[in-house]
Amino acid sequence: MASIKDVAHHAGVSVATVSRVLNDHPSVRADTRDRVLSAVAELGYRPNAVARSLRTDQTRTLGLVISDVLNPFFTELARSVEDEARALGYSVIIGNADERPDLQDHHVRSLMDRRIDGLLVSPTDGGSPLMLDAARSGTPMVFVDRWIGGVDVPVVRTDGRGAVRDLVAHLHALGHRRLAIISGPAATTTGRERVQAFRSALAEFGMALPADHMGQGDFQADSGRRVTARFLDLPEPPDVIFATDNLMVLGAMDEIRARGLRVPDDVALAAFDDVPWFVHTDPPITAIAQPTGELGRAAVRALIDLVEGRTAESVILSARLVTRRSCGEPEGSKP
Amino acid sequence: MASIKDVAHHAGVSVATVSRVLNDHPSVRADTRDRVLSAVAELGYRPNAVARSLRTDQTRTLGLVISDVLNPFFTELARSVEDEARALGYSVIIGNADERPDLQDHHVRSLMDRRIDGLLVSPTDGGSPLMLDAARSGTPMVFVDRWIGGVDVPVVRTDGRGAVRDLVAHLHALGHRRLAIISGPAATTTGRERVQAFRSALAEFGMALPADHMGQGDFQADSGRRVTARFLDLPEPPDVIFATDNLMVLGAMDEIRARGLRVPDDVALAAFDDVPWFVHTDPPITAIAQPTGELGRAAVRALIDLVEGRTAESVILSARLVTRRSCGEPEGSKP
DNA sequence: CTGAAAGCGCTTACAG
DNA sequence: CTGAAAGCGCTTACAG
Repeated sequence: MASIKDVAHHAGVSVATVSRVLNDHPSVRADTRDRVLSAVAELGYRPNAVARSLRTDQTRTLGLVISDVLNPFFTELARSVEDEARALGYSVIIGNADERPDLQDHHVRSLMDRRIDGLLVSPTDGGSPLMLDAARSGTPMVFVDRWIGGVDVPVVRTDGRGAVRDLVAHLHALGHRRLAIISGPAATTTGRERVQAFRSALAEFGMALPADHMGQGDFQADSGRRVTARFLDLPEPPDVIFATDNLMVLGAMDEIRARGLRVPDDVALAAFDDVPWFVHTDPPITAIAQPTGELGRAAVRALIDLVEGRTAESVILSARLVTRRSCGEPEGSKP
Repeated sequence: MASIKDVAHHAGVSVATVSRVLNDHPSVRADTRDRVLSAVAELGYRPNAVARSLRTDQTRTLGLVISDVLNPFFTELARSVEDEARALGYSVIIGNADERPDLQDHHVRSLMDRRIDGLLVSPTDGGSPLMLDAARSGTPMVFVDRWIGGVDVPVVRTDGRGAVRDLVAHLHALGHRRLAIISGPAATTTGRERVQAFRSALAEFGMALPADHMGQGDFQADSGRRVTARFLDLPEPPDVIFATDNLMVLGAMDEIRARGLRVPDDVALAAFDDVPWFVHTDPPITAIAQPTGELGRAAVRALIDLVEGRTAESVILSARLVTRRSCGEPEGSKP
């Protein structure tokens, strides 16, 4: 692979001049510039980004550590992050933590070893020592979707409270009174917040959330199924199961089907996070939709502000309820 | 951030010795080694991977360029690629081409600028000059899923012919005679091969594939919907629509629903690629399942063989038919 | 067993 | 406007 030296030699100039041309430095004579450019073209020269990074101490790369790539919410988030980053001249390296704190640490470490310019993370847990260190080390960092308290890191997330309240109102209006929830890990903010929002909304409508109507999931399909089985084994099973992510609702549906029960006649179903195929399930699933694309883009903008020495503010967007037929509503209000 | 010099100073040794300890070089006295290690711990030192890469000319990083991250098939592929690479001591940087040749080129270029050790690609098109150059430049490269002819690059892919034949047999047995197909881009191997396999199987069962029963899609949901609309507008619409990927079948379903028609009573539906939620659609969708995880792992192993100077063979795995109810089969054969 | 030195491919102050 | 030189943080052949 041709190096800058080869180009310099080929064009009859010094490597400094080649570098200047490559970096659009103004003080290069037009004909020198042309000579360098044709040498570049002729040799098919491409600057070595590794060497450049070592010298300039910037990689123009962002790290993104997400909890689970297979979760369509995070896939979409990753996609919007990459799009916005690219538009702003950055690349992104994605690390998939698979909801495992140890893997998350692995990725954070590996990304920092590569000297990424900034780190976007949606933490799997409450914050490992490594993550906390990273947050305090001065590496530009932004939390997206989920966050960790006690560190000075901007957070870009969705406030689902309004939408959860709308969901509860919708369920109440349909006559449901025994509502159950499958929560995410208590170590995550989204795991806790969604339950809190649900509980407050229930209270507002004069309903309670007894302990046996709360099931601890881990944001993966299997846990949705397990918790649902427990709910359905209750002497008085709930009217509605609200799964707090799009994977657990799948597990819930599996269990309901396996027992030969029907949605919504036997149990109604709703989910946090909306995904394209919720329209195609039987029945279509009522869900709370996050502005995922905007979440990713806002997070990237905040992170790049930090990277480039500006200040960054936290951003809170709102979710909205998309009613379909899984809670018993008559056909009509399409998304 | 502490550098190797700081560690050397702290431990009272030369940077060469620190480097040796870090790289497990045998000829370091145990006590020297201990001293270095405690300096490393004390300073929280982490080697700069950028500097190391520049020096050793290897990044221990693989590039993966896929056609569409939002397509669950590719998401799963990316995940298995990352898992296997990590197990073998490599990181991976994913580039999402979004089915756009220009974006694909952008990622290939960017990845090569970063001097990744090897490139895994599932080409969006027939091969841009850049892609061809890359393939010939000596950068270790492996095609996965889709491939480009005329270059000496191992291919790790699925042969779907047997499964497509099984699908056609299944459809024929159910009494379907007018079968239609929504193909992918003709510039991709999977776009062409799936149609060929379908046509051969039809011939075997004495059925034809008239031009108006072939629709050109682009592997995205919208195109599935558009082609399905055309099929349904035919004076004699097909009995079955076979969408050659999991996104286009979604579009097909949308169009069928929008017209108030029912699957499989009015039109049957089948797809290439199986995804978890096909079990939950109404009705569950009959699909051809690829061994996606194994595909990704085999591709990584082949690529790393090349990277580490060994030879690599192409690998061909087989797909299998998973029958569900979307083609009219009575309940029974679950996946 | 350990150190001094060269060098990977760049960028950039400093001269001229 | 251009070049010579230093230096980013490492690794590694070469001495000793």
